[in-house]
Amino acid sequence: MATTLLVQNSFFNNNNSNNTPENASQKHINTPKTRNPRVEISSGSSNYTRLRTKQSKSSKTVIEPGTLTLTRDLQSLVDSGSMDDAHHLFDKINCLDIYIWNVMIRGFASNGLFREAVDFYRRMESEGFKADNFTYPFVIKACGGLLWSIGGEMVHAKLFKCGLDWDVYVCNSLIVMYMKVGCVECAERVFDEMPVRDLVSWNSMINGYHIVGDGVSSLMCFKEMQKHGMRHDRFSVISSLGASSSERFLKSGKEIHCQVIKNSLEMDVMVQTSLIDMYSKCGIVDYAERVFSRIFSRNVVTWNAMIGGYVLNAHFSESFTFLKKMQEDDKLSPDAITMINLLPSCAQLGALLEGKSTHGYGIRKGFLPHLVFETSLVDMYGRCGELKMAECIFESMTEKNLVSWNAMIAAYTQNGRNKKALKLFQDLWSNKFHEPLTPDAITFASILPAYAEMATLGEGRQIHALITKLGLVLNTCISNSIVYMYAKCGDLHIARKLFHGILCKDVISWNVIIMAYAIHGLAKRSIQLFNEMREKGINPNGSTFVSLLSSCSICGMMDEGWDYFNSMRRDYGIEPGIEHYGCMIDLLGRSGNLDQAKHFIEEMPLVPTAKIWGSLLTASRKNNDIVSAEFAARHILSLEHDNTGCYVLLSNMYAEAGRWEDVERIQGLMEKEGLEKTVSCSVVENNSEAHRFINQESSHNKLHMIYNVLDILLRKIGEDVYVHTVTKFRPPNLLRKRAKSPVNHSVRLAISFGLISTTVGNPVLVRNNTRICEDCHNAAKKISEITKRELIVGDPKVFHHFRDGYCSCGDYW
DNA sequence: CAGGAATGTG
Repeated sequence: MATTLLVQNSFFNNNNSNNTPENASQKHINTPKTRNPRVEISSGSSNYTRLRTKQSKSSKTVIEPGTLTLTRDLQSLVDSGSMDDAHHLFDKINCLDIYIWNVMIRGFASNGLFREAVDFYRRMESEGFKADNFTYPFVIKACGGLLWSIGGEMVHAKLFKCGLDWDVYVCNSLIVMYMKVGCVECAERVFDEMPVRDLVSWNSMINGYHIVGDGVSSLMCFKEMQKHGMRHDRFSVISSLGASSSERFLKSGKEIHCQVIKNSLEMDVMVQTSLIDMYSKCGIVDYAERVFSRIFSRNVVTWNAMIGGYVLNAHFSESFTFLKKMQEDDKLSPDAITMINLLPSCAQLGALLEGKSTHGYGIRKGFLPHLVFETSLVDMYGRCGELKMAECIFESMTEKNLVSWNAMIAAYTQNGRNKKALKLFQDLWSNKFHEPLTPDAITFASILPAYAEMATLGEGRQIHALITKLGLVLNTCISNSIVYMYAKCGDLHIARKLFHGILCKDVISWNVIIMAYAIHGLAKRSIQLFNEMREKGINPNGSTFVSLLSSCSICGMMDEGWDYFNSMRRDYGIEPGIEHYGCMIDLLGRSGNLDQAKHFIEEMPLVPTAKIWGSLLTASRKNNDIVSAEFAARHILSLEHDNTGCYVLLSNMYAEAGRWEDVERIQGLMEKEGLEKTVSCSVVENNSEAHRFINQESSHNKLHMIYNVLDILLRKIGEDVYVHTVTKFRPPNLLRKRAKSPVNHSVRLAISFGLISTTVGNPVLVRNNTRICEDCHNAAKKISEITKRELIVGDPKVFHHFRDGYCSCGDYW
């Protein structure tokens, strides 16, 4: 791995000595200065100009303390960011005054050393100096930087005492601080009560609303400002463009673009960058390109915005083209944000190699550790199926936020590692290892698929309640996942009810409900819903057809299946993907035509995956065709040599055919691979308590009664002689198999327990982690008949509804 | 005898 990462990739040139980001940003600094110095003074950009003003060389051996020279030296140290040196010099000064203290506090605050700024302020006060109107803006900024709202409020309270609560600079700092800590009302109060408001006050409000995520108020404030006769500047425009982007308000974005032109701000590179971002986020990448093409001096940020725009609008290959252009045309080196922008492209294209070279480039350039970069890497590796790498990065991260956790949880669920996902989700809650984090919509969207696969109905209800409590149920994406979860947990009724309750149904809502009926074996309803969806004017997408074709294959609806398969390209312009072909192979397998299925695999334009061969394997098993099964298994194992299910299925087939030497051979192979057969487990709930059973269960507290019930049931359905007929021909070394006879399979135990612990009239719901075996399927049918109870048994793929001696699956699964 | 607040790409 390490070697792959360190391989120089053609995407990144880092030969040119002149293309460092440092040089790039200096180029950018020079631009505003040369253009019009006077305008720049009134509209700011002090950060940069300050850096380049008076570079009088400071010598630390200053002779006369307390003189003007000393103060100047201190200032230039502070301005160049050398706070350590400044601190040393400060300690040497004998006659301190408020001015010198202010220089130090400003130095800390503007260099991001907020803690130190506050400490210095405290020290100053304790030494008897009184803070003045210059001190407070720095201190308030430091409180904001620390997100320390209590400190900010304390300072605010002091201002009234010393009568500085009206100072424009002080109030502006308060607005920024309150917005930063998220206290919009406090910021609004300060703004409303200011006797005099200047441009900065308005701009701070506009930007403040934007950073708290209230783009609407930000844009309203921008308009309000003009009504008050206040002329906007580049700061106002940049912030309100940001607000337009985050709200995806193309119209207001365009209006601001007009203002930009009217006020001759269109040559400002920051404004141009904001415009690119706005147009990209509003989905008009051509406009963004047009703005981009007119920029004379582009910097890394501009390029990043453009590359990010391409990625956002799914122009993945353009994003890489622009990476090259950026390096060749403008001799600029990509920075960490370029990488972060590119990683989703790698993920979407499944371009693992590019992903790895992006990672490698980040390592070589020293961009790591970097919270966002690492999180994007976790996401990329997760999506590319490189779970180990994702895990490795996540675990090594020194700092993690909710987004990082979400990315790792999603990586697990996307790669079918549901147990790990659930474990991580639990760790997120228990704040043993980190600051408490409250899951958000993305967390739930990521974890719900794992709940769908693993949870009991009761656990499903719990997570649903939690989502409701956090006020996230109105989120369509989450509602969709909840509907699917209930269906997968066995409660189709609730799933349907919740589906109808979704206010803004999107195409995914429909896909989910169609799939819900599919897994419960109700294809007619699936098709009905598909028609209903079209009547409502919702355009189906590829996933809709996965749901629909699954439904047809689960229920064995041959003709309908082929009709939909042919129609998707012809009527909807949707090219069948690998999943669609998979459904069709299931369908062919069901009809028993294995040759046709094999032919179909050979003919299809996509490279068959292990899953495709898995469909053929299942079909071979159902049709008792060992030769086809071996053929499919060879393909599966060449792609996934650790596919436990494949070994087990083949071994079972050999066992049924009495080919014991082959059974042993497979067992040997599994041992060599270090694989163990999945322990079958059946879960049934009673009083919201999950009761888990394994084959030959021996630890349940009502074990005796359950076995008695099972005995009675088996006698009634005439299976009590079964044990001897099956096992008597087995060779001695496989006699231990005897214990594994289906009579004591977990499903039967769960059903028995379910029957005695639930009210008559309610169905018995059992969830299985493996497919139900044929013997148990037969037994369940008979049990449903003699007990007159509905039994619902879910396996990883479908739900069997046993009623009156029949199963909804039509005996094919 | 100086000094202060707000901005673009993740």
